[in-house]
Amino acid sequence: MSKINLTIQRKAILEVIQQSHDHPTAADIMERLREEGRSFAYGTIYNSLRYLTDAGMIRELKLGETASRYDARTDEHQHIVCKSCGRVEEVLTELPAEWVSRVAEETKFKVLHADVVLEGMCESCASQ
Amino acid sequence: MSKINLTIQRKAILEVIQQSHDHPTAADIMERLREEGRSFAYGTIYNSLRYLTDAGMIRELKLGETASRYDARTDEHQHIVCKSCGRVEEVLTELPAEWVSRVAEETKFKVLHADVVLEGMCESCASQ
DNA sequence: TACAGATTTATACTTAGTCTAAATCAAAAT
DNA sequence: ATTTTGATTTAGACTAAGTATAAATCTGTA
Repeated sequence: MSKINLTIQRKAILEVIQQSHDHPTAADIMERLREEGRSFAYGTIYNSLRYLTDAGMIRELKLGETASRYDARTDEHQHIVCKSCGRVEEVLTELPAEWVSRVAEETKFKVLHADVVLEGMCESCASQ
Repeated sequence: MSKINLTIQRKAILEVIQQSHDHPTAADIMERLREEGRSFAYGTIYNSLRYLTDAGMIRELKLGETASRYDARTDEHQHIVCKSCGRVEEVLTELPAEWVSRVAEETKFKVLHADVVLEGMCESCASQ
């Protein structure tokens, strides 16, 4: 029954993520807030990111880098990373359900969820 | 032309990984070596893991946990993690090439590689 | 207005890993 | 057999990302 409690800090952090299209890290978010003149305590950033993630308002992305990134798109989708410039983009083409069910058969797991990180070269890097 | 230089330390670390079937972390490997009475400097473990990874003798797995794991299987395959007990298993069912090429079309990336981490419940956890 | 619970803040701490400089080792050159 | 050279190991300092804690502050209800 817990209703959502969007404090000023949480709202500000959510807005930064919604306005960013590069999947910012916690450090990126802190920096952008500081630039806008509204900086919060270090721990508040992490607390809020967890709160927003748990509330389903953002998604935490673990793409194999050292820091987590955050994404305002919460619908089912995957990500692709450019090895050359580091750019992260959304992948909306859906993973075939048929493949997932074959994995379930192979492993005898009940599969809840699949996270795919593709690596490659983006168009602008490739053209150089 | 650099030939492979397997020092005593590197060989010991490689052996631990080859004999483990749970995808150990650096800390796990250190512990297992200590149990066998052959413990090396902290930094040597990390150095050697990087060396063996670069030499293609092991694979580093980033499964979204805090620490990397290491796998003696270097052939193309994916992983599935049990949310309940943490067990990590291999997934040999191949990702459809057709899906990957549709992603390449969608994103205009040249795709080099796809890493899938599935999450679910393993057979023994599910039966409880 | 006062209290209770939740949130923020500042700061200490933890974990996983990198960096550095000195010591050691191993193989080639003398 | 000894020296030199380059690679590796070691110990320990350092870094990055995130967690934990306790005091201060805020918010909303009695």
